[in-house]
Amino acid sequence: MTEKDKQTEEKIFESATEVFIEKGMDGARMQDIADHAGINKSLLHYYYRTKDHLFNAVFEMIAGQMFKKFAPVFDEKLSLEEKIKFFFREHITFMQKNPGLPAFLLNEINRNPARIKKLIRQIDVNKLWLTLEAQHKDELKKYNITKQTIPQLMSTMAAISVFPFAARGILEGIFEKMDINFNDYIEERKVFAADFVIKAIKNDSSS
Amino acid sequence: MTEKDKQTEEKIFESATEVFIEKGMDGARMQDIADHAGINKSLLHYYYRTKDHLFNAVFEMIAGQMFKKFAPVFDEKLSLEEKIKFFFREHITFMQKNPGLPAFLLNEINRNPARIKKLIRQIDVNKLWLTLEAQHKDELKKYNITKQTIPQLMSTMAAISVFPFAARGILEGIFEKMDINFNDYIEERKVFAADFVIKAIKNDSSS
DNA sequence: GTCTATAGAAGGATAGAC
DNA sequence: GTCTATCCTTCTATAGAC
Repeated sequence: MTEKDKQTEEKIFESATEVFIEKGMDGARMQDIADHAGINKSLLHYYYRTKDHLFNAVFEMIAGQMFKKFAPVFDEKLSLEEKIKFFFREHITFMQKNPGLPAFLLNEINRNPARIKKLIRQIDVNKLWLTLEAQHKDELKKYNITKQTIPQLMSTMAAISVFPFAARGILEGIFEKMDINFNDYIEERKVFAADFVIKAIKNDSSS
Repeated sequence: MTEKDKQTEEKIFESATEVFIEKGMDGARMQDIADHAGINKSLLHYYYRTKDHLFNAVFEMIAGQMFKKFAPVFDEKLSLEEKIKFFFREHITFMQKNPGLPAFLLNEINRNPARIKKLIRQIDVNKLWLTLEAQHKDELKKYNITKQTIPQLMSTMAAISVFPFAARGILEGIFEKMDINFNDYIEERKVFAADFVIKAIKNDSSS
């Protein structure tokens, strides 16, 4: 009984996740989700009451997964350069396995910014900076990285990592004529991205 | 008569552009567009037959505008470094004036990749590379930029430029607690981005 | 060209039987 | 917990008057 409940609820959640990622909140149909889960439409409402409830559950799960991937950067006992390499390798590999997430998140966030801000408020940004500073005091000084330059640097790293997946359609269109395979490009990017950022910050110290 | 036609058709197109950017194809309602244009819903169908036609017209215009901003990079008689500075300054300034475009485009492209691929096929990517090579042969060699590394480099530049606008909701959420203003961050980024890329490619030559 | 009225279909949500 | 049947609203699209 409770076992079967769990199965159905999970099946609904998984189906909803797939459909919402593919079609977005506005484009997704409750019928699609029910069909995908192989159950009746009414059951969706039985478990999640409204489409909005169901969507929110899915959205929070996905946003959480995405942000969790940033956490190790503040934990791992690695040098700053190693952390940059670690970040790109892990984050890009994660998106490789979930290529629909970036575009889904960016779109839904834009459609309803309040939703993500609620989640972000739970993060203690200041504490993260203090952690980073404590762990890498010398390196940060060496590379001329300060609390003031962190936003530009971090958003640049996120951009380099996330953008190819968000703009996949454009890139594939361009790569078509150059005989470049998107997957090869992504594989290459794990190393390229880290090298690029490290070269940029290294050079900063000599300026 | 023909004057009034033009006025109405233009008013519809402009209203559709605004509404589609804000709500997306799936979220936009023909009624919203009609209200926004101060006309009757039937007129939308009179001029554009279906919602799909209207959307396509808007989409192609916006995609065209966005890509046009890349063109000067291949025309202007500037050094490679100056071109990089020029690109970021111009592209970011354009998005500053049209902050909704990046998210709109990325989303709709993802929702229907075929739409953008049709437009991209009209671009002669190979010719662009030859132009660049002819104009900057020495600099490309000096910076170790080849036809093979161009995709990673160009997509990185696009990423750095576009991502902040596509992820605006997230960034604003984070910046909230750091007392950073999004507009200040963007203004700063015009220079930061160019410096960052130039430092990265400069350092490459010494490796 | 522009409007009113309405067709026709689709979608979210609920009632009620089992 | 799960299904069928159905309500009610919303939305695109068209017919037809002016």
